[in-house]
Amino acid sequence: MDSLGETIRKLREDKELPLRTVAAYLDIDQAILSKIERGQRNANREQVVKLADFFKIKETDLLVSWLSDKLVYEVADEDVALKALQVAEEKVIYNKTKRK
Amino acid sequence: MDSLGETIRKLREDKELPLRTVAAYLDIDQAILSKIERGQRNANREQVVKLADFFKIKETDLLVSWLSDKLVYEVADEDVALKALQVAEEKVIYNKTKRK
DNA sequence: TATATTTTTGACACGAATAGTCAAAACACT
DNA sequence: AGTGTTTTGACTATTCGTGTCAAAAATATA
Repeated sequence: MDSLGETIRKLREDKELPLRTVAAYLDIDQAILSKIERGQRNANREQVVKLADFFKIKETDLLVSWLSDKLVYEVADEDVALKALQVAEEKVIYNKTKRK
Repeated sequence: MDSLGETIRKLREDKELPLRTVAAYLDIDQAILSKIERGQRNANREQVVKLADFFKIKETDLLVSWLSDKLVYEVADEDVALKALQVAEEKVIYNKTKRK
């Protein structure tokens, strides 16, 4: 249930690595990584993939964490948030069968 | 299960109104409304509210349609789309109880 | 306490995406 | 052919995502 930021911060602290090291691997400034870990900035897809690679964890797990964060952000402060998510699910399922 | 665009196009055609009329109410160019109806452009929240008002339908219904469209768009071509939506639901529910 | 290291913050730059206007082309109907 | 409607695409303005940089704050260490 953790956000992407919380997840990667834990991973990094477990290994006692400074932001600098991971940021270098992602080829971004450590300031950005700091913000990503605290949920102030969004990572992009490429960075998520690199993070999974760096920490040797399943890429899809991290992608789910990242995507769901974005979705939550998108529906935030909408009363109809839950309903919209449920309808979106139906639409995705529908599209999957329908796709030519 | 209709998209927002399909919904409002049907409503407009039922009343046999030209794009011009509805676009004027929304205070946008009819070209944009044409694109919104065909899913080439996204409406913004304010426009959705106005559309519900114009067609005298429940605002929340149209908001759900609009938001879920945006969500579907956001997860499109991700293998983990469904999983992410489900996790997002859990997070929204979790946040709701947790919110101070 | 002093110093070194790490993290956080905020101002700034820049390119890409978004949101709109406008006019011409395409379409539909008599 | 003529009228009204819709679609298309070129163009512009504004917003937003993505990043740098340097200073401030926090943390660790001597």
